[in-house]
Amino acid sequence: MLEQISASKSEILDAAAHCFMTLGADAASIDDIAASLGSTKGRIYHHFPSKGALLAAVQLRAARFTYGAVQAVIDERLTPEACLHKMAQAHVLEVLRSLPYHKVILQTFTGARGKSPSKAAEEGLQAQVRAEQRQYTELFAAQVSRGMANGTFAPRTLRVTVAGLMLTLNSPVFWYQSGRGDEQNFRKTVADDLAEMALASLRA
Amino acid sequence: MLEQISASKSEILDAAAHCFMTLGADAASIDDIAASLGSTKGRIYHHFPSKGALLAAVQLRAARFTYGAVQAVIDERLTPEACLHKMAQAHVLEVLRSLPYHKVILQTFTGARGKSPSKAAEEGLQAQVRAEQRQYTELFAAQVSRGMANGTFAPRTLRVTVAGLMLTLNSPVFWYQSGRGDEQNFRKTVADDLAEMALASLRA
DNA sequence: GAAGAAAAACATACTCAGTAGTCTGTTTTT
DNA sequence: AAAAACAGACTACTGAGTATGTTTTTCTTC
Repeated sequence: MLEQISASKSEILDAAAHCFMTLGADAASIDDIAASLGSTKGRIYHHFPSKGALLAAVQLRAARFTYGAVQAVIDERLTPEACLHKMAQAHVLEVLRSLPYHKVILQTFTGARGKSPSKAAEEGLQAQVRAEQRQYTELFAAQVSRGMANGTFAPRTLRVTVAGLMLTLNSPVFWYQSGRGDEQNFRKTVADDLAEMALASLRA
Repeated sequence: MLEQISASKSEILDAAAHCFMTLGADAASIDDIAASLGSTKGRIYHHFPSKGALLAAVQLRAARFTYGAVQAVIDERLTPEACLHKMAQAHVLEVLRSLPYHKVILQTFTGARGKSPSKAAEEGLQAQVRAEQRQYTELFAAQVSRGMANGTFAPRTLRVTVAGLMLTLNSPVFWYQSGRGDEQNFRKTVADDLAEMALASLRA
């Protein structure tokens, strides 16, 4: 699970995430990524067998970033409400920290799978990405479900509710731009606002 | 504003929206769209000067679909809460009706503008798309703002709040699949659930 | 309302740029 | 010395856009 990643590989992933974010996962070429590293294709293809594999690696890392950050604050002894609030804050802050990775996730999360006959290997990778993503949202679904049974949350379609919840928490991915002074404070504000909105949307 | 669109042009837009949705706006080729129409490139390039223009046309239509549906139910005499509720329902129902168009919007809404030096014409079209989209969200922002001043909504960062709101209302774009029996009822349920969630997320 | 001209609505066959992936060197580390 | 980590040149293919031909519609004019 914890596949140790070399420094060079990690650097490539960062560059790839950044290019995929700014240019789009399809439009960004391997040469673009290599150029942004001051390198050439050779370096990338030495570490990743194909562009699809590279993309999948970026997506997996995105999922694991948030998974790690959120799992660390889960405490079953808390009420579902309190627990979800901490999870929501942690999620938003982590998304803002590793923004490029999550922008890539959103791009390929629209259900638009290309048309490439994608070598079975790629198909497997994409399946793994989806599996880990679902596993992650399960963390939230569990608390929501607990809260609904509890009576603190309004009884609604679980799938619809959780989907809406995750979208709210991921909304900065669509508009957040780093580089404006006062980063730290603004991020905290955004995390608090969204966490409160998300919780409020659930309450009965 | 109301640029009359011919039947053939409209048919092309539908096919384009469908292809962009299933294959992704980048991966879908003009030939793909033509093939799905039982035609060839010639037909498409006769009506649209470029792929970018076609894409922009799809996006503009998406914005106008929802704009028309929502504007029709706005009634300033209602409380911000009641008005927003009706707007939210109308928005979701319209999104579900013209789903392919809105999937395309989301795909290109991640801020990933390609790298093409895009002839100034395309740049202008994209600007127009963004303008009409912003104009549309203004309809919602106005009511939210009214409600915050009113005291019925919690005082939060307006931009963040509205962004989260729109995302919640657009969430079906990510997971809704048509073709399961009981369409009408399910759509109504989704619209009601999301409208209530959205409103709940705003209340003080 | 028929004949013919003009324009619109396509089809077909090309060009050409960009890009994923490969193959063979060359350098650096172990 | 051997293996890992790259660079650079090359191939094969896809896909946007074009240029020209062909069909259909529309618009006249008798």
